[in-house]
Amino acid sequence: MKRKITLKHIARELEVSISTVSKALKNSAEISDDTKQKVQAFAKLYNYRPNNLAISLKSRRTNNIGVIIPDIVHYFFTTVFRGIEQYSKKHGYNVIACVSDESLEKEIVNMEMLANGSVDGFIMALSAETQKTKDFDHLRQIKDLEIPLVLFDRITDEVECDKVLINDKEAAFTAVRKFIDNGRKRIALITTEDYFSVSQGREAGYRQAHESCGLAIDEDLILRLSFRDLDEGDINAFFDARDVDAVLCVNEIFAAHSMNLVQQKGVKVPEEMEFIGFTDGILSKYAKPGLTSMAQHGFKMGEIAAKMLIDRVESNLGEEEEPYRTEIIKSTLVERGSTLNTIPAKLV
Amino acid sequence: MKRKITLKHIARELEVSISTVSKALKNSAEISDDTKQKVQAFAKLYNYRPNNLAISLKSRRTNNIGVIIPDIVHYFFTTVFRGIEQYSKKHGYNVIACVSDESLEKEIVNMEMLANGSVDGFIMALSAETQKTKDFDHLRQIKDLEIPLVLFDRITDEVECDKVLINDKEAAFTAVRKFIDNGRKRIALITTEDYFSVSQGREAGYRQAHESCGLAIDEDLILRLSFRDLDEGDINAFFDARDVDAVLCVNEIFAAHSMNLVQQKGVKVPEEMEFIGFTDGILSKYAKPGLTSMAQHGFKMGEIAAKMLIDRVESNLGEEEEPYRTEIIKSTLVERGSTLNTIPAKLV
DNA sequence: AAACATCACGAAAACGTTTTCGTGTTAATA
DNA sequence: TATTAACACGAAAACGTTTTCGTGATGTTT
Repeated sequence: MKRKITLKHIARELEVSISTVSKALKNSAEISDDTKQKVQAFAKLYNYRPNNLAISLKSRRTNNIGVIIPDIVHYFFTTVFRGIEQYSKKHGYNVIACVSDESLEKEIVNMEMLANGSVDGFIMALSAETQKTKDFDHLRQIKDLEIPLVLFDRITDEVECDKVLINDKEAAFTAVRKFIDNGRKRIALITTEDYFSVSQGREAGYRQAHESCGLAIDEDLILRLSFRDLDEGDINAFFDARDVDAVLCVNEIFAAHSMNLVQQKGVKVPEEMEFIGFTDGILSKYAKPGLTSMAQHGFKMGEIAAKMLIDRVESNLGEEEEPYRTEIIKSTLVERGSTLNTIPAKLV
Repeated sequence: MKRKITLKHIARELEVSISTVSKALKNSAEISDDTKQKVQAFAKLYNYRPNNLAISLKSRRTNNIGVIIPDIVHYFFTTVFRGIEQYSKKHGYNVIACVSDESLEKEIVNMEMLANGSVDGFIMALSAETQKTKDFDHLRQIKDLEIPLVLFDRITDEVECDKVLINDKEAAFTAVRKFIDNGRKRIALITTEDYFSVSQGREAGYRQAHESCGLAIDEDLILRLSFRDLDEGDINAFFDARDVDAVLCVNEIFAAHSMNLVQQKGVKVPEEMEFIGFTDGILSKYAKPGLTSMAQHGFKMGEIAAKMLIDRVESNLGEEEEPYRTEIIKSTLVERGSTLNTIPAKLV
């Protein structure tokens, strides 16, 4: 890499001091118009740009945000990331993106790499392993260093910080109520292992909806799949052995996949079996039939998370600490062809 | 943010000099075992971590890579990103991710933000606007600064640098030949506006496959869609007015979408019409029927791009410049239910 | 003419490292 | 005992900024 032009070069060339150059470029009143013009012209000519590292070192602010997500291939995380990136960029911050790959260790390594001056704060969704083992020491360390932290979606109550999530419980409630309103009685839930905070919330909503209608819950209708490799056999076996007339899935992959499998067996969707997924992503849109879905509004979630973090970073300079906040984004029902009595005209 | 512990603190506390502390922590032979032990123990106790910014400023190396992609919501870019991130992390680099949103201006702004010391090099795929306007000044500026640059997928011949792409032409050729081998004669091509480098390559392959079989090309069978908003009307009108028995699409969204639309009209896939898409992503996997696809191996592409960049960054210190390289990743055909004579047993 | 302001600029410290070079102390050699 | 080598460490410069404070040269007021 070529050596970039610095204040020192300009100073030497123009036979003034470094301080003068620095001030002239900032239009300081201390410097005469004459000198300012000369310096600015020279700087422009040689396309001078201040070195970010030096500024950061001096100011103890990097204008970088660390984002750690379990997985970037999934639509939901991607959209959140997009929201974070856009809001951050608009406010002069760059985003350093790390993927924890659902591993606690990678989460820790990533945090440590960034926590030593590379970043002004973190936005993250916890990895599966972190949620499973409930090991939050690394988060506490970040807090001890007084580095701002925002958790989204996959959160924990054991760490105090700003948080953004959707109303998982209510969303699942809404979905199941829709099934019940449509006359369904044998409603399956396809979910993950139960240590995920979101799955817990959604399962709670599933149960509450049943209770609110006096419908008994058949525990046998709850299928827990590994998030890593969803095995077709498991799903097929589940449906073969049970009488099911509606299915709520905690993500769109489970939904699209199981919907495909039952259709392959000749089950008619939505007439004989209705489906609702979570995450109104690209799969839901292009599934056949279109998948009714609880939209998570990832983009907005990302924007809000970024706003919370940046506000925190910038207020940190100022007055006393503000209390931590938890923002809830309302999930909304997007109706498509996998449920009945929905869009009257054409089923997308 | 709390003030982190520094060499100076340790030095003061232990009544030695900063240099001694620095050397002791690096296990320098200059320092007595006694002092080393003391310093290291103290550093460990107070959890000392060197400040990345200071090191970067000194060494003129950030260990950050700037990645600029047009869009992160699309499966292909996401996978490439994943490959970049994983390889980089493994080699001690962090990734700063920027989304150009298909806009030339955002591409420029992002580059300029990062080019002033935030990053050791860039990996990017050109935005739509950049490919359209052929304005590459920002890339040349980066080259002038001698900041390494790797282009992938969406490239240009007008800038010399390392590049990674798939064999677009051959891939399309393969796909179309498969149609022809299956007895298809009216093969449509659904592509984008023609300024995309990848679409150009794929169209060339489409044409060449026809020629190689003495099949005339009906220009009327080529549909060019805007990449921004794909209008159902356009697609429906296209199929209504034409006799088509096979469709090659330059991406999986076009493929999934048009396949859904023709099926809605009662066309049987694959019997009456076969489909092949590009990007073997999640949509291809869960479409109904499963979408036969030219896999782009994004993850591998990302890994290679990262390797090329890091090699360049690290060799930059050393001897004379190596010549620029262009790596071609072979696309492979993944057969599913949207084409005939494929997987004999069960059609996924 | 003396006292004071204002102006325009420079010196230097600071941010937190790394690294080169010098130096005082001790031990080994002649 | 005088010379040298090895050892263990410190001073200081450097990376590229920002910012405080000091100061000499003018211009303005009594």
